[in-house]
Formats: sequence, structure tokens, C-alpha cells
Amino acid sequence: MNLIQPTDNKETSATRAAYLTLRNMILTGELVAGEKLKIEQLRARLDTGASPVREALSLLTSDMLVERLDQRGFRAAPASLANFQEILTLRCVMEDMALRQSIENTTPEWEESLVLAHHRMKRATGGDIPEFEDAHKAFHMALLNNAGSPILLRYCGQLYDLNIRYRYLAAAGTNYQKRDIASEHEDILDAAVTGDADAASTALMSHYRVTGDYLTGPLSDL
Amino acid sequence: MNLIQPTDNKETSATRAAYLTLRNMILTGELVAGEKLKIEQLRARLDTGASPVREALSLLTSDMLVERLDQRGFRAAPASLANFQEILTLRCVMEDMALRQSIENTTPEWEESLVLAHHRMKRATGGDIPEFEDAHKAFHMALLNNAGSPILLRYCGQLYDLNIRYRYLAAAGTNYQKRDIASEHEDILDAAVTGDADAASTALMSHYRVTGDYLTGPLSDL
DNA sequence: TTGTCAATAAATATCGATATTTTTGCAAAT
DNA sequence: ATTTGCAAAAATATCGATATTTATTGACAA
Repeated sequence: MNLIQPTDNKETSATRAAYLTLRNMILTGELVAGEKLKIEQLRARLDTGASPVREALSLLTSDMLVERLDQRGFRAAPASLANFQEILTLRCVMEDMALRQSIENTTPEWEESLVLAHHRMKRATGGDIPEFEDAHKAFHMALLNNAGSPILLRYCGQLYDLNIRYRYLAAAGTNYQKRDIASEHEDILDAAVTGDADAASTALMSHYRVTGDYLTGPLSDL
Repeated sequence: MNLIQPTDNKETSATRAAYLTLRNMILTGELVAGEKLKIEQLRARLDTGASPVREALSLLTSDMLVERLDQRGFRAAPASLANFQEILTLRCVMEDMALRQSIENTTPEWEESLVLAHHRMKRATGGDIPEFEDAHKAFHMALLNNAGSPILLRYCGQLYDLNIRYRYLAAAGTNYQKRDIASEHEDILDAAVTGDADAASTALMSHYRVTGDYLTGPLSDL
């Protein structure tokens, strides 16, 4: 075994690393919506080759976070109030569907996974924002996970991410956690574990709509 | 002006050409579901470079037609009965939503575009299958086009394509047009133009469910 | 036989260089 | 002033070669 490994923890491929970094940069607004994404610039910024950057951008196209203009490069997907509202509407429809199916298929294992995800999310409120974000997403996805509908799950995940971007856009300063988000999450969890689909759905929808109203103001000048 | 142009109609980039070709090969089953997609092979087959192929495959990932396995290449998305049924279910929910919204937003221009798309589809029944396919998709998308919901439209388009693949899988031989599909289309068109959302939705859903039942048998051994 | 391990072969991922295309800047003309 | 045309610059798209990683094969041991 070679001990001379200067933290050579390149976990995965350069493409994947670039994908994750770029994705994060777009979600957090470090790469501004609508901005042109120049390969050379990004290559230098991420300290990697042009091929991985290019491929990562192609992949981000899947997530509707990047647009590809044939023969004239890439740009960060534009943001608009209409886009935000569409995302909100679609999330409500699709997550409602997924959540109800998940509850219908309930199993002890699933319930346990919910409790676990919820616990981890609560524990992750120690100021480390990215960690909380991950746990928060994990909790929400866990709610939908049991629907047995991979495509639906994928769509919900995409919409979730798209929404995050608007949170960063709106809340550049405002701390959206000031609201009593914790109790909202608990309501959802309780209803889901109890198997009360209507209550769970209502709680989840209200969770989204409240967040939606919360954000619409700051976003009104998009 | 240079007259020595040996039909130099490379309309677009090599990547786009590769994307379209590969996509078609997957939809028609020329590239079998689940099959490993080797760069070198495809590169030779499409007579292009490795970079365009690679990028095209990355883009096809968006459409759920290709899967990317980090560090071990690409493969055509697997097919299964469950997958087919999920697609059918989601299409019904999402197209129902889009169609109703489209009708709600109706305008003379939209109605005209429907009539036009329908006419073109009828005219394209001259044995040229790919031409009919395109026109058929155009008609169905036109129905959803007026909902003013780009993301929803995108998802519906994706699901439409995924479904096509199963038609080819099932109907390798059977001509699914034998059914009186023409009158089904006319029912949908009439209801949409009349502004009767319930009738239009019912007709569209039945159109899908009948096709679904039609295909389920041949697909049962997936 | 079956399982393990090293050597080999195959395929992917990445780099660096080049060809194409688009954009930019500026001068000349309307 | 605004537009048109053309060259220069910038950026993208693509190629060909190489480095890495994964898959395969076959000998050897259990």
C-alpha cells in the first residue's frame, strides 16, 4: 500500500466532480441565471479540462439548470416569476400524487426511513447550510420514495432543485428558516406515518404554498 | 459564392446530428433496450468523432433514453412492463392537466394550429412511417401547447417519446394503425376546438388507454 | 470443479491542439 | 446618425492521442 497519497481522494470522475460543482454554483446563484457559461472560464475556475466541463454542462441540461444553444455554447437557465410559479404548481400536483401513492404502499420500513430522515434533518440545523439542504431534500424525497414511480420521483427531484434556486434568489439575506418550518415538517411526518393521506397532502401542499407566497414578493422583479 | 459544394448541407453540429440519429436508433429499437453503448462502435457507425457521440449520449440522458454509469460508459435505458405502465399513468395525469389548461387559454390562433396539425397528420399517412410519426407527435404536442407551461410540455414530450419506444417494441410486425385511430383523433380535435374540456380529456385518455391495453399483451414478457 | 490473482486486453475518460463558427470592432457608405 | 461589410478576436466544436479505469483471460492453488 502506498502511503504517499497527498489526499488523493478523487472519489469519482472529473466529469462528476464538475457536474456537482457547477450544479451547486447554479443553485446557489454563484452562476447567475441567464448568464453565459464559457468553457474556458469554467475550466480555469474548476481547475479541470474542457471535456469534463462540457460534458457536465450537457448533463445539467437534463436538470433544466443549463440551456444548450447549438453552436453557441451554454448558459445558465434563465429565471422568471412565471417559471417559479410553474414549478410551484407542478410540484403541488406531482408531489401530491407521489405522496398519496407512497402512503398507499406504506410499509414499516418506509415509515422508519421517514422518521430517520426527519431526525437527521432536525439534527442538521447547526448552521451548516449545505448539510441542512441535503438533509431537507432527503426528507422530502423520502416522503415520495415509496410511490414506486421512478420517473415521477425524478421529476419531483428536478422540480425540488429548481425551486431551491429561487430560494437562494429570493432569500439573499432573508433567512427563510425563521418561519416555524420545523413544526410544518413534523405535521407532514406525523400524518404520513399515521397513514392519513389527506392530512399529509394538505400539510405538504400548505408547506409549499406558504413558502411560495413567502418568495413571490422578493421575486416579483424578475 | 463557391459553387463547389458537394451537398455540404451539414445543417447543424456533429453533436446534434449524432443526438438525432442515436435517439432515433433507440426509439425504433435499433439500439436494444439495456444494451451497452460503446463509444468506439457508435463512432464508427455514425462516421463521426468520439466527442460528439459522447456529448450526444450525455444529452440523451435528459430524455431518459440513455443511462450513464460513472466510469463505465453508457447504455440504452432498460425497458420493462412496469416502466411502460408508469409512463402510461403519468401521461394520463400530465396530459390531462395540460390539455385542460390549453383549452382554458384557448385562442383562435391555437384552434387554427390544431386544425393545421391534424390536417398534416392525416396527409402524412402515405406509408412514410417516420413522417407520420413526426406529424402525429406534432398534433399531440399542439394539443398541449397552449397551456403556457413549458416544463409540463417538456415532460409530456419526454413521456411521449418513451412511449414510442414501447410501440416499436410491441408492434414489431403488428400495424397499430389498423385500429380506427383516425376517428379517435378527430374526436379529440373536435372537442378541443369546441372548447369542451371534459370531452377532449375523455377522448384523449381513452386514446391512450386503448393503445396501452393494445400494447400490454405483446410487452408482457419484458 | 471452483475460486483467486495477476497479466492482458478493452473501453472509458481526459487532455491538448486545431478547425469552425460566432461575435466584436471599426471603417466606409447611405 | 444608422446601417453594411469585412477583418480580427473570441469562443465553440471537434479531432487524435494518451492516461486511467474496468473487464477478461488463464494459470495456479484450494
